[in-house]
Amino acid sequence: MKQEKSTFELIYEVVKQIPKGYVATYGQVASLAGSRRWSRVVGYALHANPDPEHIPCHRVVNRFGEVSRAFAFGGENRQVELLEAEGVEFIDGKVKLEKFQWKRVTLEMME
DNA sequence: GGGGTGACGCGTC
DNA sequence: CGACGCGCCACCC
Repeated sequence: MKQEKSTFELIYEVVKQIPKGYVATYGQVASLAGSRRWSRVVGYALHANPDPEHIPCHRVVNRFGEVSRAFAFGGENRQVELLEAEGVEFIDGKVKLEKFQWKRVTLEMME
């Protein structure tokens, strides 16, 4: 029997692919995982986060580059510190998506 | 099976 | 990116 990858699985796969020093938005992950409409599911999937060691949920932010408020597995500020440690710059508590958003910058770099 | 919830996105005001 | 509402999907009880 083929075990179809559940939506969560797909989402986790995408999140794991986020390179260090970059971040992706929920919509970005949802879109790569399948459908942009899964944005909510993405949040839920990360909430479940069965494998935080390989799932850098801290690299996932909303479309404004702002970290989730419900983030509390060590403090909301914790996520910001982790990203800064990877080289991601923040402005007013928000990450510079135009410079650190995964893929978006990658594509521009290849230009 | 039904109902409520949620780490969101987007359109609209 | 101020606030409000709807939609969309998956999970838990």
